[in-house]
Amino acid sequence: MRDEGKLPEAHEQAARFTQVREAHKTEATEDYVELIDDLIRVHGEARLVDVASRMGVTQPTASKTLARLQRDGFVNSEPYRSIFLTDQGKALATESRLRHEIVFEFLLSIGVSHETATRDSEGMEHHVSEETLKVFKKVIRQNSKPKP
Amino acid sequence: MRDEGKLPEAHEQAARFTQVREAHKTEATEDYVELIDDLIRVHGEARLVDVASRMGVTQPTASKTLARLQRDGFVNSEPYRSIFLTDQGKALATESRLRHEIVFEFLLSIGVSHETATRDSEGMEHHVSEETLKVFKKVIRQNSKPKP
DNA sequence: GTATAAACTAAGCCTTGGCTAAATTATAAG
DNA sequence: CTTATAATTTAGCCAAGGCTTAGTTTATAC
Ligand SMILES: [Mn+2]
Ligand SMILES: [Mn+2]
Ligand SMILES: [Mn+2]
Ligand SMILES: [Mn+2]
Repeated sequence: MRDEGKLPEAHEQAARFTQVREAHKTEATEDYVELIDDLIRVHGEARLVDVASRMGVTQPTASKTLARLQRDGFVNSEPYRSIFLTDQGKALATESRLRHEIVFEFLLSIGVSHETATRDSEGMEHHVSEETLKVFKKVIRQNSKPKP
Repeated sequence: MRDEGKLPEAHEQAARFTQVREAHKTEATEDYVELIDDLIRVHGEARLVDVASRMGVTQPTASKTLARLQRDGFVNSEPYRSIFLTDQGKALATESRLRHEIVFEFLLSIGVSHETATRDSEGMEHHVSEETLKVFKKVIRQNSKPKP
């Protein structure tokens, strides 16, 4: 017995969990810059009160997170003023939104409801590699063409 | 201009982020019980040293996490002895493995490479709702049948 | 223009989940 | 049976990301 071979190599398995942990580290940053970018587009500015309410956290929590983002060079703001994205922040926002949209559209295209696609894509987006993203794009194309 | 309507309702958006945060809370638990179950199947027992090396963390980190899992009723173990799953832990392991396998098989079935499917599914699995899972299963079935 | 309300910051607390270094226990070798 | 090695625990540190409560600043209303 002792079906060895069922388990992957330890260091490979470890590498995968490490990669997931890495993704989680950048997750808050991606969600925040994406939201800030949206707020600026639609409202002309991003206020803490809106960031907090849309992220589903209290204002002090949003404030502290934004301090981290500022420390790491993604946003800029002066006390009691609204929040701006740095170039680095804008770049990440653009990249994140694109990836998020692809995951969302992909879920729709395979038959997931709008509501569920909206919900699931918010978490999935951070764990989809470039390779998988490419496949997603292909599937979106294929599922939208066939309408003769 | 001012394309209002572009932003979802604040409370709905907040609910989505809250849901992702909820998923992250159970993520460690799911990955640990699934791994422990695998180790018991293949090696006959689950030792801390193996859990740690396969999770990609140090032994003290694994030890502390397992103490939490024990506190929450998912595992049992006596000092310096190997780790056992409670009924609750076994149930969660089974459920988690099933979901993980579906996500993995789904990625394969749409054309993602074995290596990438292995990596991406480790993170994605925790953010896939029941509805999406159902769609995944359907796609797996459809993509495996057509071979006449 | 001043009073009230809203937005924001400050301070302090908590849990999770990482780490290292040192002590303890169990196992293996000789 | 004793000793060396391996496994595990303990203690203590840290950062992220949550929270509440209280103070400060800005904006609004009158
Ligand atoms: Mn997200
Ligand atoms: Mn995640
Ligand atoms: Mn899993
Ligand atoms: Mn996982």
